[in-house]
Amino acid sequence: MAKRITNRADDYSQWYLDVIKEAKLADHSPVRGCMVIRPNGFSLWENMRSVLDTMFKQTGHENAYFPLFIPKSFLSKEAQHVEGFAKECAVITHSRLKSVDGGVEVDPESRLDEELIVRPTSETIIWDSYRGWIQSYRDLPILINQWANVVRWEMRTRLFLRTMEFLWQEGHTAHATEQEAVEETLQMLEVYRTFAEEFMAMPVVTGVKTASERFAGAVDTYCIESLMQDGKALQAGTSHFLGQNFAKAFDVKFQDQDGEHKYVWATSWGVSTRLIGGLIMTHSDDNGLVLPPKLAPIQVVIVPIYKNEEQKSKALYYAEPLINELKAGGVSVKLDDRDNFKPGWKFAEHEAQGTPIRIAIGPRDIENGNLEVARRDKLEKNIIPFEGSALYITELLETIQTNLFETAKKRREENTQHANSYDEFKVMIEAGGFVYAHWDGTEETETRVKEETKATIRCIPLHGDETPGECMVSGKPSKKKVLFARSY
RNA sequence: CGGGGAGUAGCGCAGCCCGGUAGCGCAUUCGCUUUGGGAGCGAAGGGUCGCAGGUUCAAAUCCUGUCUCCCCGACCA
Repeated sequence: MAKRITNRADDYSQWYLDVIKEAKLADHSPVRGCMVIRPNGFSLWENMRSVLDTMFKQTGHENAYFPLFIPKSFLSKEAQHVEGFAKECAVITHSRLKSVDGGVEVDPESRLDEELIVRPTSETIIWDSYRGWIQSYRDLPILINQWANVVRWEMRTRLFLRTMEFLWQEGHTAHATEQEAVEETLQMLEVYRTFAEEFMAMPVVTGVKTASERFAGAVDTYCIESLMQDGKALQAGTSHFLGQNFAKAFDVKFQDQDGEHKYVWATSWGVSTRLIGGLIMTHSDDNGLVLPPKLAPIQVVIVPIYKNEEQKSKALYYAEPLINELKAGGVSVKLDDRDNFKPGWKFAEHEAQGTPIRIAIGPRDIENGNLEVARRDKLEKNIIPFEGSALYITELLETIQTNLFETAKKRREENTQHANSYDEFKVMIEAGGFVYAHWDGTEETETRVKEETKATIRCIPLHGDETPGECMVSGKPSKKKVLFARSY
């Protein structure tokens, strides 16, 4: 068999790129750091989007859309925010081109009076709108989400994990009280955790970011952190409690029941196409992509095996009731009846693309009243009776979903360690994986660890070991262990 | 943005050092045989050699610039 995908053990970065290429998820674009998301990748994103959108609606949110362009002056209103994003903004300075012997150039006369920023995130332009929408406590809360693209001028990019333009959703909510805003922040963190674990089958640790890792303009940044197969951590989603920072910057006040004018409390939260990178690096293997059934664009592929037209018709006829029954049960089925590829080719291709279940139907199966069922996660094949196979398939999809989560969780547990000294910590970090250790809470210690080991504090876990101790570096008191790792 | 590597047919590569009609494998098209893990034989089509300049009688090859990708670093909600 021609090996098109580099083994993970040989070159993990190359493996990641090979999987994306072979699964036809995305291409590099002519523009540095941008990607073309191909149908296979986009339908995966559509499925993720659809599930998340439903979860957002169920928690009371509405979708809206705000402009791609943000006046430069808006970005400078919140001091921390501008500091965080200033270095990675695309700036629009002109509005026209003009023809110059065969080509075009920027028309210098079209220079904009005020430059526009291509949104790196939308807090500023949204809060400018919210000022006009909010007068009284009766106008609150505002619970809005938008699906959009954003641009961040990154130095170094990787498909899905860090691209200059990416797709995401950003929720922006406004509340009358601090408590309500904090509850919203945590609620959405929980939505992300649920989505990651139950749909992506990707176990995550929920926690709070340290000050240095916090979103620019947030009071607290909560996150879900997951562990990839190469032992590096991936921040998979963030939910921010913004306090009154943006309300103050954009002068958004409301009159409360007591007649007082007060600043509004805010949150924002988002996940992006980066999740696809996380999905790839959580489950996929040396044969290609592995997708959790709940998000797979195609859950079951049926490959007929035949030597002639007669056998082909028989196979298709044999498959038809099963296809109908599966479709009726909400299963996404594809019949791969292409004549220009042999079964072996199709098997390899569907494996590379991560289809959870493959069914083969050949003359032998038809004769014996059977099916060959292969599961992508374990690369196992089984012959099962045709009778009752739809139920078997449906249950197998659930089994695969569960197995992927359990396997990923087990891997994470096997690669999670607790360090009791800095020396021990260094060895553990070098080996990869999550390392829990005591930290004195100072930025000095955090920076020193980062400089010496390249590990960062991924988060201060919300549901971890609460035992106090002594900082592994300084020996000063530590309230509880925090989570360290090298990260993407 | 610094260091290293790469860009030649849809994909993977050779050719470059030492300038002289652009090649190989896979894929594609046609024909026949095949089809239960990436089929075989025969024939055919397909490339402004990333792009832009320069040197030269002549540039894929030498020189300069530039774009993109990969790795390491710096940077990064």
